[in-house]
Amino acid sequence: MSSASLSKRPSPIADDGSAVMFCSTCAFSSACRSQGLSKAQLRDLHILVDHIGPFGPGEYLFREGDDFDAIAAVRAGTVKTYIVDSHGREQVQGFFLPGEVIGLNAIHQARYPANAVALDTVTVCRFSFPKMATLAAKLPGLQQHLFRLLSRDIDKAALLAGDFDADERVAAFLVMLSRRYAARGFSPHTFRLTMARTDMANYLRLAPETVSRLLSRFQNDGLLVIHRREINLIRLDRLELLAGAVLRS
Amino acid sequence: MSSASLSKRPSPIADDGSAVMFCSTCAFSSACRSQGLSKAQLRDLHILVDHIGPFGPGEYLFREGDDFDAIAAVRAGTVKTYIVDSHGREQVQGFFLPGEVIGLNAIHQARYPANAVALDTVTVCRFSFPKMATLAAKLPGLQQHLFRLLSRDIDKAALLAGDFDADERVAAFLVMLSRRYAARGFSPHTFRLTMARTDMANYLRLAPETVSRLLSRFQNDGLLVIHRREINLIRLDRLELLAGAVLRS
DNA sequence: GGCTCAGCTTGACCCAGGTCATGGCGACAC
DNA sequence: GTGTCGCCATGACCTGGGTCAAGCTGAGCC
Repeated sequence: MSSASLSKRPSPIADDGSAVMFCSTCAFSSACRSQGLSKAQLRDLHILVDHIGPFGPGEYLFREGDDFDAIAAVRAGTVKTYIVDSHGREQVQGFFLPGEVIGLNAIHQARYPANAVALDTVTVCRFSFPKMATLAAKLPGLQQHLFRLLSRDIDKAALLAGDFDADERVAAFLVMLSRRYAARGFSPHTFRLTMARTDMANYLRLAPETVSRLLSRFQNDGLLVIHRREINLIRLDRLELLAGAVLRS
Repeated sequence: MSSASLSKRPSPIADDGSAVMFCSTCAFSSACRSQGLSKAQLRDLHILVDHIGPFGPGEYLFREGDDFDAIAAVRAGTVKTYIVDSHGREQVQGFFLPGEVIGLNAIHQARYPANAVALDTVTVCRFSFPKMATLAAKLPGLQQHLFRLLSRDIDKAALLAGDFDADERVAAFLVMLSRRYAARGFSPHTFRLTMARTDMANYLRLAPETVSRLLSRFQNDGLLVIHRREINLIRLDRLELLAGAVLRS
């Protein structure tokens, strides 16, 4: 289960990079596929993309302060990003599921501003950012795609910042997980929480005890069934109602 | 004091756009100036930029849901952006001072996701985003600049989301304002708060009373002197200490 | 099987900060 | 001047959720 970190390119790309183009979970590959690329452009793309991993649970993709030169799309597993503030408190910034892109907030300082750690078995597509930017100049669709990804993350980050109570936060978290899984073809009702309660609570800026209590209450109210990390959202409609203010605020 | 909104282009650009290139507060103009542009590129730039305003206090630059086709750099004044959540609660997302760029989070849905209102007399540089993107494909430096601006806003949004207490939040707000003014050549110690206490409190996810109480306490402790909206930060060092966890978390 | 340990749940208590209510102050109109 | 009105400050009280402490539960291991 050993592997290299994102920030140090481990191995040259395989001569035959064809598989890269058909990785179903790579946001960029699919974006590029739809562009009708020339042979030369395909070659460019092969050079900038690289499948790496697997990372085992607890292994780091990169650490705060590492030199940035690549973003990564998760292919399988869940990645948690977090920072440690000056008082030593950990603050979870996000969970990245298959198809989601890590490292976009590293561009402006050319360093990763957070730690990224695998929560389960994780594989990712690594994209050299400088090469990507060069290619984006040739492919307007790719440039647009990148702008959109970045722009969306600004909004996503603002969600957490809202002034919401614990009920709204937990409900919104579950609904968003559900939607993200659904978007990738998984069941929106039944899935496995890949993170510990403490991580979930930290991400939501709540105490773990509060999250536990709310999950119990939601279960008592018939909104969901949860056993350890297996969850079944019975009344997604009512959860969405609870989460309403967060989801479309 | 009447003017057009950002989302509806009010007037064709002046034939002689030379002033545009030397607007000292336009982040993009200065970024482009440093590129050593060709005559043709200069012409492109003239077409995509437009100075608009002034907007009087309370006038809207754009509203939530308006079609997006331009970002804007503030030249003078302060712009507040906010959303209204499904329960009718207002949530302030940010204050934009001269030199700062509004609208980057509108790209991904092609609509402004928030309202933008002038707090005092505001003028802005309007940049057509489609034209900007086209130009960015020709100017690697501009593309890079845009990526960096977007990336920085992701981090900025994450700041507010942290799990900080009221002291840390208020101190961090003052220190960040101070730094932003200093970066534009104003005094880091003495400036005018252009927003009401309620807006400041809403932005910080605190009650206005809490902000009032903390400003009073900071004054009693000799950290600052405040009278209505005029503020003088006496002990910036101690405020930075208080704000430490927020600022470099 | 039984031991251990990490992660989770549940209860009792407490406090930071929200809410409500009252009063002050400065700007502007007349 | 006096009246009015928005904004701000301050005190008294209340509550959501944090903290502390005590079990519980199930996975892994011998």
